[in-house]
Amino acid sequence: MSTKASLKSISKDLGLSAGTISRVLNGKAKQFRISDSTVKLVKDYAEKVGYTPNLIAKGLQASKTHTLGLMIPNIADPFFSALAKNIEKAASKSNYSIILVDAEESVEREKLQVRNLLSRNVDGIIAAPVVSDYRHFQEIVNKKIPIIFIDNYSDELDIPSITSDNFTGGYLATEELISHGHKRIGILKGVLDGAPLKQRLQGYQKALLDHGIQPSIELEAGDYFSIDQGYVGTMRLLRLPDRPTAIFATSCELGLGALKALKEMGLHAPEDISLVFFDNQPYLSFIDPPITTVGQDYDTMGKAAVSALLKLIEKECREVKSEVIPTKFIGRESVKYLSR
Amino acid sequence: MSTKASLKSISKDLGLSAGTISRVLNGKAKQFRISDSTVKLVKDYAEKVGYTPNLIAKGLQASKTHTLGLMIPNIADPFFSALAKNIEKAASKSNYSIILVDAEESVEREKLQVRNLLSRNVDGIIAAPVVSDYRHFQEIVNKKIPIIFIDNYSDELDIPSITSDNFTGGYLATEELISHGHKRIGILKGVLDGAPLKQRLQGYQKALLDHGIQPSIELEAGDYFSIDQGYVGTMRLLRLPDRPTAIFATSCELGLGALKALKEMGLHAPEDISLVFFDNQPYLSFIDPPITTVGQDYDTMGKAAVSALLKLIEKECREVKSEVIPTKFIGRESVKYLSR
DNA sequence: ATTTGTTGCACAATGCTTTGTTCATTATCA
DNA sequence: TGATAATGAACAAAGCATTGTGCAACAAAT
Repeated sequence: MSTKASLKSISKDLGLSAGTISRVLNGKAKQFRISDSTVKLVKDYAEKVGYTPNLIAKGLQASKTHTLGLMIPNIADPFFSALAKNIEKAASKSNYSIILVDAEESVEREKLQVRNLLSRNVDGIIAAPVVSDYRHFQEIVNKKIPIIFIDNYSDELDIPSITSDNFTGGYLATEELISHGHKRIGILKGVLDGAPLKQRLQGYQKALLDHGIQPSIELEAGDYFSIDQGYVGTMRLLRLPDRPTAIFATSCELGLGALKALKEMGLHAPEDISLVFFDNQPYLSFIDPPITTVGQDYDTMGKAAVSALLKLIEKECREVKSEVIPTKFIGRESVKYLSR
Repeated sequence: MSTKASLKSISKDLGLSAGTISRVLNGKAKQFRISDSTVKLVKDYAEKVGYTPNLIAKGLQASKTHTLGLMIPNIADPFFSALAKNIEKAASKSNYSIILVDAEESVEREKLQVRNLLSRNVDGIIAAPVVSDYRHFQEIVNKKIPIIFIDNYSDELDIPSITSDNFTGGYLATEELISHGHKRIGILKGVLDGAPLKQRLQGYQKALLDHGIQPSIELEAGDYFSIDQGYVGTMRLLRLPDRPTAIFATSCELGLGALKALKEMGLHAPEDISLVFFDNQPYLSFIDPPITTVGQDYDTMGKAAVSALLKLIEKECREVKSEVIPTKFIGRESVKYLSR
């Protein structure tokens, strides 16, 4: 047991060929007419020496590694770690392992990591792309490696995606504010060239228009999903001559930045200004005030991504449809009725 | 480019042997006196067909996969995802990839995942063990696979560990409360058989004793790092005849549960009760009140774990010392001076 | 002109598993 | 008894990269 048991070592110890051991251990004994006594001998011995197949060799042989690449822009972000959790869980259920790579929000690193995953012969890839440049994913498509986008998608590339219903989420968030009498509603924007923000923004604009409110560019602030941008953006909005009465933060980080700005200005939600966030991170109901938000369904997203990817890998389908996972409005206490 | 380029395919296309291609691409051309013209030919062609070495085959050959197993009890937990981030970053810097497995806080799953990692021939493992049963890690030690524990450790096993200075953290948190005049200080406990909680608890007890306060078992509540236990535990503490004036929550989840309980009881920190948390998650300064806590140094922990593991893997050292990473007191506004 | 030396690369083995094919032995039947 | 069938397993190749050894061809030296 000091050194790892292999088919070869077992075959030597038992005076049988490696092929025979392999067949026994893979339940193909009957099919190849291997005697019951041999089967028992092999199984017992394998158990005794704690044999575990060398998946590397198996992967080489089968050119199938039972490994999925998971590319995440920032695994420390609670949204992505929740996603990763559910992806790992679903993959593991089908006996796939996850190679996790973090792009650190950099397209350059993402390119490197794509190559890395390819070198490691992953059977497929789930990627939440750092936006703005998708060309390196084309290489994956060319090499016919199954790939699924999650959270984001690209119009240029023909890659199936699993995304939240960001449009409806943005719409619902804004409508909540409108229904409470708000008309001047600021929005804190995140990564500008990504689909999630674009759609949340479109939902916001559509909700305004549907209620006869003209969207105004001066009410749009921020350009990145960060606390800092939330802070800076909110500061700008608060200094507007005709200050908004409500703010829709398109991510929790932006929202935290907004809270910081409010505090510094001696303002408090929802009395002085109403807030709606996007994404339902666990602490939101413990903040003061508990934050009204739009929840994303990490579990369904993770499962859908793995399921779609495995369909492609295991050739059940040659193509797979993109899915849009519903978002859910979660009312709490950060929005007040505006008295006119 | 439709099918993946291999040394073999290149060798066939170029009429050279695979060995030659390998040597050229690994910079050993000089050493093996391969002509400059051949070198150029090979390099250009490899570039053209987008050759990436098959790390699976390489791994099989070298019995070294340049892969690290990372075992985490719950990757959706912000503490662990922050750790994972820094571990991936450090590993990636040394050209190692991470296979992420989530034990889902279950020893049974952890056992399964250990076997999984072994089958995948990882070069080493970083594990934050789900406690209470460490026997499956013995198997790793027996097989001479390098392994480092992180966050937690075991007395029984001779496995080097990277842990936070939980004792000092617990001490500092408690001392902060004592120095503000608190004498009846409740503590919300987490996973009982894990080192992190034990040491935070010991720090708490030592701080009390050092200041002439007798620890009391009735002030200890909770038995798991969860919001629920924080809530239940706080409720119990609040109903005590002689209610504590302060609570030390040994994790952020426990702290969130405490906040929920306070709110339900119509109490507010720090006026009615003072709070200190453990671990510095980003939102803590945005909660009302901003929470005084003890920060763990994820970055240093991650780097230290990878660095120690790589030393073992690359045989720079046969043994490696455990490290205790300092924790840092972070004062905010959740503790008030107790008027007597 | 023959030996020695150098140059430039090919060959083959290794690591481990899987799988198609083959072969030797024993059993069965006519 | 001799031919055929069934049995039980060995053998070898494939999948890909690495590496120690070997070999052919040509040049230089004596």
